[in-house]
Amino acid sequence: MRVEWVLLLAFPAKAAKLKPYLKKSEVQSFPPQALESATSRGPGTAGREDIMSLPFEPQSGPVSLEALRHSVSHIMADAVLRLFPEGKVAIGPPIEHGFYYDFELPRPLTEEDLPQIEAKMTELLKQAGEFQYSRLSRAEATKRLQDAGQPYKVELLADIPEGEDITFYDHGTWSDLCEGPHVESAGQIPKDGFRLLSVAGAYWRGDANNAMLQRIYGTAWWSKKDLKKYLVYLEEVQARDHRKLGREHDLFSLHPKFGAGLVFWHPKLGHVRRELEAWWWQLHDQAGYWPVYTPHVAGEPVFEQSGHLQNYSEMIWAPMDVDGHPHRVKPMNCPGHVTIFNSRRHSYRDLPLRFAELGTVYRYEPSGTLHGMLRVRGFTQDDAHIFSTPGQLEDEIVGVLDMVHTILTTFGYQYTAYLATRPEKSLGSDEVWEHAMNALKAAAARRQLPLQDDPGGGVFYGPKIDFKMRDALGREWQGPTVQVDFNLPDRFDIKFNDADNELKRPVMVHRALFGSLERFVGGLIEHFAGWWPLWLHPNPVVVLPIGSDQESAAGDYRNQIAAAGFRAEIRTDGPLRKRIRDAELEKIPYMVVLGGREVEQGVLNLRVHGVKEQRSLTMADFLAYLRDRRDQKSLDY
RNA sequence: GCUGCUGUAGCUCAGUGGUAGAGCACCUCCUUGGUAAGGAGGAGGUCACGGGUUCAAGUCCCGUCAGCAGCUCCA
Repeated sequence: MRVEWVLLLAFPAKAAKLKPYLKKSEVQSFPPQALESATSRGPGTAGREDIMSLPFEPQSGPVSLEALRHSVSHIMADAVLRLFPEGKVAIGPPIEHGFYYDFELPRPLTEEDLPQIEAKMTELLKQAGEFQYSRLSRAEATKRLQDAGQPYKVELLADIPEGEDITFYDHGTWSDLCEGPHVESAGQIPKDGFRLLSVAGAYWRGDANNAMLQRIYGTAWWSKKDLKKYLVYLEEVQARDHRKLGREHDLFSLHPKFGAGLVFWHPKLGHVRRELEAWWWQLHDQAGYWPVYTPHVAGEPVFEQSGHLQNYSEMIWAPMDVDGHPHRVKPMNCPGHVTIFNSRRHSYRDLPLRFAELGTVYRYEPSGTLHGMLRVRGFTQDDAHIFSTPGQLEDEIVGVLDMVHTILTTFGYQYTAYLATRPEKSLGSDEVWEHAMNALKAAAARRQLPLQDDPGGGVFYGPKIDFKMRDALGREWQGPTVQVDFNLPDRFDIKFNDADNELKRPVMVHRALFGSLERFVGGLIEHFAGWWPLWLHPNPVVVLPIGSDQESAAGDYRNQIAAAGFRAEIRTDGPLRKRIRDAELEKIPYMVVLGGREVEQGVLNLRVHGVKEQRSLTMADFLAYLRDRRDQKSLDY
């Protein structure tokens, strides 16, 4: 296992120099022994170090950044109403990294309007003066807002409960019903620290039945430098957009002729997926899951029995007629798994039974929500269902937590777990909820996994733990989930014969680790941005013979690399400089250069992606190095 | 689904009512190059689709589809 690393370690890949995004103090403590490796490796993929430190929220101003952003949103509203005096204002809060304000305006805004609004804001900043706070009686406030012709504000005011303070914040000639807090004076707002970013529609009060207002998003910081840093961060986010990378690196495509929201996995991403799936099955074999395969289509009665048709009919693809009976493409794998369970009588000795399937499902997502690979209409869930006795539940959940940890840390994701408790509308007795909640909590405690609260966030059929993961850019993604289900066991009347010869109801657990392969891999594209770890990399090695004299030797080298299980491609198109450049742009980790010298000495010249210096080494050392990196699932090259 | 914007070559984009363009990619030839772009030539388009206005539509209008920014939704 120990190889001659010394030479190789002299040129760590670019990614290895990067600091992990999260500070140690912010990092999960679960399980402690795994923490060190997960954080010290970092996501292994980054671009620039300053970007990796985002999102940053410097608190260097006289008041909080939130107050600054809130104040800038007022200035913006003031500016917009000066340009559109008949406009109506709704709400304008600070949000993460910025703010927005909602308006009803006589004409639709476009992004071309933003510079003009910004110019007006700059002008207003000079005259705005103090931010004055005042408390008004309800009658005074109502009159003020009615006189101003601001019906949305009047509505907001009416919703403030009796007894609570009604406050206004004024600057210059602007007066706004608002809780604050704000900056003390406009002079505290840096005139080159804000930027308007986009316009979009937004429903009044977030309700799709209400009027659609126009929302302007902006960002604000205490200095031009911070603003710049944030804008660079936004550029990096754009550059990593999986749709853009998907085109540039030939990873996937979508085709309206086949249908919106249906993903085509191209060869390179197909390789990534196959490697992921192979590993996934390996983990599931180790954890005692059985593979199952269930039909993609089922007669409607199946989904009536499961309840999906009644509760989610608008999300299920339209029925197709088969021999006069309506059938549906499956939106879920669980009915199939339950059907397998129910196909024979089970003893308590059979339990727990763990069924796993990479099950492709179709859901009719609204057209406006489709988004590359991240929100689609056909996707493959890495689905599993565990049928256990109530007493086994806790152990089973611990098993899932371990798999979650293995998977997320392997990719360098930080994660947070949320315990979603009973919602108002829900099924099941207090006792079963209590039992399931306790099992979830106890399992988390056994793994020292801190649980954040998500009160009422459970599904109607049972409580769950959801995982949010943080990627290389510090963005949060919806991650794995483990859910206890009290509904399907009843609906399908599943039973096992217990030791006392009584028929009892098993507990059913749904869990997904990737969630959907499409979404997870789409996220990986953005997380790794082309820097796939070696074990997943579709093009890990290119062999570059310098001249045609080395071409036959190149074939030889390539075959040795391929025999070791790594894809390797020989490229002879054009001068070496061009081929090096192409390989660098494609983020190919290892460039094996062969000239007369190398062939003569039986060595190869290795250039690692992002590292200008090269080294000579033997094929045996190179392959040992590759195998080690692959087997460790290293995030660095 | 809703509001707004967009749809021109494989990609990125120019083209403001009068004969469809550029760069990259691709193909052919030349070049055999020692670590981030060697040179020349060529091919490639039903200007998303359907309808309308006009002597004339990539360009103006309407509709459909798809994409984009959000909103709502996501068992």
